[in-house]
Amino acid sequence: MRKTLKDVAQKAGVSVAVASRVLGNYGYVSEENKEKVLKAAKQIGYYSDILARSLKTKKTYSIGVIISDVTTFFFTSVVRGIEDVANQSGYHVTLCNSDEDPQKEREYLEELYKRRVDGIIISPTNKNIAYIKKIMRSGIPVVLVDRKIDEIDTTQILVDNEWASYEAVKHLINLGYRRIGAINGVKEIRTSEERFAGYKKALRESDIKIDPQLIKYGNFRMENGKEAMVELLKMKKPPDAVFVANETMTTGALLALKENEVKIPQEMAIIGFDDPVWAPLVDPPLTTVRQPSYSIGTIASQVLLQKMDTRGRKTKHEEIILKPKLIIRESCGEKIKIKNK
Amino acid sequence: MRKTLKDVAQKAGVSVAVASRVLGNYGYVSEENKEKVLKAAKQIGYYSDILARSLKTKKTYSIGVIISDVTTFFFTSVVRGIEDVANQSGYHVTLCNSDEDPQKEREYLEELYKRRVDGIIISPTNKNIAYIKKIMRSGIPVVLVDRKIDEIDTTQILVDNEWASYEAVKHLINLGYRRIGAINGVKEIRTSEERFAGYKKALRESDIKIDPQLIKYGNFRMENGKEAMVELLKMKKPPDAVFVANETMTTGALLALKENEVKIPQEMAIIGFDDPVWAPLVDPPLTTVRQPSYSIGTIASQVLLQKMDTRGRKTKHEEIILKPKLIIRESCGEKIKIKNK
DNA sequence: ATACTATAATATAACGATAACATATATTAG
DNA sequence: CTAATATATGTTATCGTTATATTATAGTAT
Repeated sequence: MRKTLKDVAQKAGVSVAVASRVLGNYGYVSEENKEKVLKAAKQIGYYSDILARSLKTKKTYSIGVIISDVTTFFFTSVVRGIEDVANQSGYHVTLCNSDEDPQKEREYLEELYKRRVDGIIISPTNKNIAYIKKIMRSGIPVVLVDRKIDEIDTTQILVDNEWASYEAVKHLINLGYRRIGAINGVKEIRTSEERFAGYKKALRESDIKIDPQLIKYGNFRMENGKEAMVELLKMKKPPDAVFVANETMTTGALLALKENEVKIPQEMAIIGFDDPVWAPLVDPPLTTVRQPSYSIGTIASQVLLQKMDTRGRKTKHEEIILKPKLIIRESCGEKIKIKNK
Repeated sequence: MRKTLKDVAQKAGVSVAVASRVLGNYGYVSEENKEKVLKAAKQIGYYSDILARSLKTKKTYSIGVIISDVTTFFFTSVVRGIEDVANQSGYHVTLCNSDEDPQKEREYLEELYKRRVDGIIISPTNKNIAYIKKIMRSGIPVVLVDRKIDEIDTTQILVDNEWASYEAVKHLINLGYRRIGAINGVKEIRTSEERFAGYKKALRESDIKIDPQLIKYGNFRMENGKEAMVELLKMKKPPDAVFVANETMTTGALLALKENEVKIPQEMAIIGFDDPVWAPLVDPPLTTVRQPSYSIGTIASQVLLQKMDTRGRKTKHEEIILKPKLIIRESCGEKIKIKNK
């Protein structure tokens, strides 16, 4: 059923080698045979078998991308950036969702290795460092995005999380808020740590005591953000503002506020990380930290393409740090309010 | 660098056949050799090369999925359903975004064919019907989702679009609205036609004249929904309610209403298709048609898995039609309003 | 005329796995 | 005791390509 090069060669009356050269566009072939082969290929509906080709050439023209979850605006956007650049250079993207699960991440890494991808872009948990290094040693270039890992010697496309959350919390402080809560992501993940560090720095700088009761940890999921917010609301003296460390948890937190009919920002101000399309549409429009997600993707792709070109050469630890931007809308109030201690 | 079966066999002191049998878990092998091979494989860090295996076995354990755009809630959810089921059976999903572009769709179909996927799930434009049929004839099973194509003899997982939009528009009529606009998707696509048909049916049934001026066509994109809404607002006598045929265009329409400070639902009621997480959060909470998107994915996957098992057998045209559900919130008003003609 | 290069085509050996076939021993049945 | 069967292993062809080596011819330089 499926046609092979042999069929094409037979039909064109030449050897497979000639057919291969024509279709692969290399080596010496006469004009006459070129035409014959092209015509034959079209006639019988021939499409090359990438498996066979890749086996021989050791090049699959595919790259693997491992992120935690494409459902989120941030990663969708990163992936879009990666794909746009990769596709342009003829590369195909294999997408894997680790869901923050180191076990799943490990399995996907193995899968990508078995499938002989030419390179990998990963937003890693920090549990498979040794395996990532092993993959790199075997000659497959890796680029990290969003999450820094000191021990891995390769290019890492990052965002200045600490600075961004510092700015966000500072914004709340400047507006007059003092009891500022935080809903953080998974503790072990670098971005969570950095964002939390920015939060602490801003409070410390303004001589506001850090109250552990106001600090919640989630797993980046929506349900989790919701639960965390509910817990905060249940307190005898809830915070008057909250900083939420990512998009999905922000959605959950907003849902909790809605269900409990809490007025934003009068009763509770909220500032989120990531800036999804719907941020301006919610009630009230959401103030957020916008990350340059698409750029992260395009840059990661470009760097990886370059690394795949110069395969074999050793790479060193290198950080490309992008600046997020605070998008001020209305969920934190528009003017300075006087709060009593 | 990369280890092969030969290396494992050598290390274990057996033939490649024995090594292959152990790792592939088939045929006769002694307990002793089994252990030896397993140990050797682990020691040298062997991972099978899927390219070589697939070339020989003619099974890649990967399926291709072509949809218009993962960025949308509907398709993200469908894909998640497909993946969850496929992964459980050891299949890997290759995702392609056609962006409604028949050319891109064609290229991805070819790419998937070249990569020898075991099956394809596609939400098709209607421009590559002949090629899809050709792929099916070559022995690769295909399942369609979301968009019906009469000429293709395979299982199609669909949603009762006409019924759903009929219900949605009926809802508007029951609330007292009479000048009801529509922002439709790309004209040639089946779902758009069906949704538009439901709109017309509801109006006709209530003896409301269909006014072509109130009907806009988009390309499913956000910008487009926005432009369409702006055009409607510019009319001397704009509609007092609008039915929007998908999520992204609804986002755009809401953005336009926001920017023009149009009060929802007092000045303009709006009802959307698809029910993203943020629908309850916008101002006011959005009334929408919720599609069983995740189920569409899981069912499609199950059907495809089954078809791949019974490969070769001819399949016939078969439709599995799921019912969407109208989720009533507040963007259409909560009680009957009396509108003057 | 000889040597060299450019052009052209073919036959054949990989790539790394599996499957088919062949062979050998131990066990069981008749 | 022989035939049949189950168990165990090794050898080799094969999947569909590309790369290498080989051969052949024509044109150019020495």
